[in-house]
Amino acid sequence: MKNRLKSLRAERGWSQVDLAERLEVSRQSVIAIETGRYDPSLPLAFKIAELFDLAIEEVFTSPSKES
Amino acid sequence: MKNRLKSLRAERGWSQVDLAERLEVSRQSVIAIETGRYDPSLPLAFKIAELFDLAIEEVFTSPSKES
DNA sequence: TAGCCATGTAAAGGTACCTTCACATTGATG
DNA sequence: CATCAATGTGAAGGTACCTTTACATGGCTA
Repeated sequence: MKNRLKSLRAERGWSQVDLAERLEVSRQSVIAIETGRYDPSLPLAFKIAELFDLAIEEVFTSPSKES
Repeated sequence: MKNRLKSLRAERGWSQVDLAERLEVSRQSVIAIETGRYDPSLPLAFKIAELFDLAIEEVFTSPSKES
């Protein structure tokens, strides 16, 4: 499942450590999500979307809509 | 994490089996989500929202916004 | 009453998510 | 060159998600 986390983070000039701290998760979780190793849980997806002031659908691409 | 799955399903007159088949998951998964035993994965949350033609935020309540 | 449908609990197995620790690579700066 | 920040991989442990199977309950109906 694709996501825009890496570019959203970059837009704000945040490091992975910065983002992990804001989300209150480990840096490994940030890496795993950014690199597509796995999807976040739904609660974490909410937290991510709220951090960037976006809808979940604006951060993550629905599996049914991936090219 | 709260959700409106049970009432959305009831509005359409679907049984848990009906819903499980439409979502292509087991009935146990439907029960677990409806009864709040656990949250769906993000891909399943997308599928649920799309089935009801709603945004994820309209089906599930953000943990940060629960009473 | 007997049978069916809908809902629910329980348990066990597999995979996904999240953690911590360790180590490697790259690029910028002293 | 030495060091530090940032990013990444790998492994191991715990919990969450999803599955299948089995069984229990309540409501409806023949």
